[in-house]
Amino acid sequence: MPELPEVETTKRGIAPYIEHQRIECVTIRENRFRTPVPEYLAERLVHQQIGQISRRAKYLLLPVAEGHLIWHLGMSGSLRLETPEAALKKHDHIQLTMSSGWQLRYHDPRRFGFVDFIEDDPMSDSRLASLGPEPLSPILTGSYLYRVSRGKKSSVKTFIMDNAVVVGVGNIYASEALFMAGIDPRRAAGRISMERYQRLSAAIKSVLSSAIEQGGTTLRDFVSGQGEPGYFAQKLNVYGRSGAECVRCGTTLRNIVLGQRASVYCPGCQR
DNA sequence: CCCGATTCCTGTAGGC
DNA sequence: TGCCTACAGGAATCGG
Repeated sequence: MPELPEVETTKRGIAPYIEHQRIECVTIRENRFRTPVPEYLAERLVHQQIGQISRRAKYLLLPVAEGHLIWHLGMSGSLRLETPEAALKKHDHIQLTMSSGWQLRYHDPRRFGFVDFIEDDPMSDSRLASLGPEPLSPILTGSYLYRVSRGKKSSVKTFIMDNAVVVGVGNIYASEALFMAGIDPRRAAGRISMERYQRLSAAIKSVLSSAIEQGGTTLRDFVSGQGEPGYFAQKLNVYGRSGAECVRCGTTLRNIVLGQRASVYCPGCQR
């Protein structure tokens, strides 16, 4: 499921093929997503040139002359490049045919994602304006997490998955970062020391950078722009390993529910 | 304000 | 083998 590393992998994969290319044709086969595809989307895009693609949190931003496409992959979405001859897959809902001949196809079985068109400054858009800092930016530090967590009673895992605190940390990487930092995910966010938050911020950066290097994590259906899976799944220490032995201390990993999310951790070395 | 619960959706896995 | 149910989850929204 696309978290930040998967969205970054997608961005890097598709950018060389669609930046500075003109959109020749827009095909929308399905418009029911988290929000409906705007009816005017195709007419706003056709014959427009795409500028430099960027990413904010898990949103992809594709600039065109009169605004930005904003794309969110939800939890089962992927964007991949195909030649026009390549067979359509079930759930290939939207497709942009580029002047280069490549087709950008949006595949999203669960339809939790969406695409929208923003005319104004995208950073002023309500969906982007309230977001916290990027995890790989210098703004995310141990002292930042320590400061904004004071008084918070929710669990530290829920806290780092809150997009107002820091963006792009979903269930997989939150679980992995807490394991790496040796912190029990159930701990109240407001009662964790500065020292531990320094370890946690370093762990978040480490696990996300490493996952980006591996091309993301493929559990079921994530594929890069080139249609290839990511390889970080092989490096997961706790996510999806409930009942197995901890790679560090051998204790049996436990699964609990925090914030309605499965949370696997090691009772032996996460305290 | 804060925090937890609910909601959207479909493919997959597990139980019987 | 086939049917049924539970589960996966990002983020908006609601309610206490």
